[in-house]
Amino acid sequence: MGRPPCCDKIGIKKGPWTPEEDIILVSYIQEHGPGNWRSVPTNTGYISLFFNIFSSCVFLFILLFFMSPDDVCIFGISKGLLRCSKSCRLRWTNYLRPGIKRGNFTPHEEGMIIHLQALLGNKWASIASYLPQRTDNDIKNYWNTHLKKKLNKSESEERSLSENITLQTSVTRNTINHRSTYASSTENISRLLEGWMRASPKSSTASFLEQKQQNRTNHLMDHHNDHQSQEEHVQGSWDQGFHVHPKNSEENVKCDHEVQEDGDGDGDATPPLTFIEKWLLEETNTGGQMEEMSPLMELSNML
DNA sequence: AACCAGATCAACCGCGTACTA
DNA sequence: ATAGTACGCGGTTGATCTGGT
Repeated sequence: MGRPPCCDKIGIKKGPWTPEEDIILVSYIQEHGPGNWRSVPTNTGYISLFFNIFSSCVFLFILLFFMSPDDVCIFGISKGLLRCSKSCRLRWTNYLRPGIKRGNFTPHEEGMIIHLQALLGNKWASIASYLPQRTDNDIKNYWNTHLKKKLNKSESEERSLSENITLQTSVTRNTINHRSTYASSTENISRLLEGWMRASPKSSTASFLEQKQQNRTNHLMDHHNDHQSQEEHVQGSWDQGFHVHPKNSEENVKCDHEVQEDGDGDGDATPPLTFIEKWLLEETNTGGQMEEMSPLMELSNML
């Protein structure tokens, strides 16, 4: 019953990874793809054997040239990675995965982290999904070592401002909680932030959101005469630019109505913008520089 | 040069959830 | 249905680096 153990706890190596272990892991993933981490420690035995032969010809020269003797242990391994699957996954996602950008967070990235942390809390994996080049671990470390201190410092200096931010964050979190199903979809919010990621925040984001709203209106008008159910109606409109899980569509309908009641209340069938959409649209319309757009951004601007 | 304290960050740990036999 | 495991996540640790004395 159940799955077999992931790995034998005895003989598992801990601590920093060696370059050789990295190469073995990368070789395995190149062949099998990421995932199925349980099989990595056992299957890499063959890779390791291959590595021992191959490295004596090529990698030996390369590694010896670039690395210190302490880092290189070419002939020492012949039984695969003595690492648990967890450690392999972590090493891959946090260090070896292609496209990872390390160090030197830009002011833009810093601003995004501050914003998203205020919106989502310490959901580092979610925050990292908006910064594809950064790992959740990196963002978490950067927050704990840099941003938290800066924010605390600013808090003592600008207490009244922080109270406003706290209030806004609280409101934001409540709103997010109401729409947790949608907000938790990183794909959806990535699309929302698409415009913001571009070089010209105002024009691109504003046009992006305006276009989306127009699409919604057009789509709703197309469907208006079809006498579809309200659930299908909202589902269809969201499908213009967003993915909503079918099983959660009912909740989204409810939340949309809640937002609508708080909005203009004109009774139009057009679904209202979400909180984040409103926030982004408001930002793009109220000023050219996003640093000037909200109390949260003002704070990040002070840093 | 030696020591110390603070900063940094890679890696580990524990927990909750998803999955499978 | 249930037990047991894999996976993913956030919090924490500890080794290493860096700057000051």
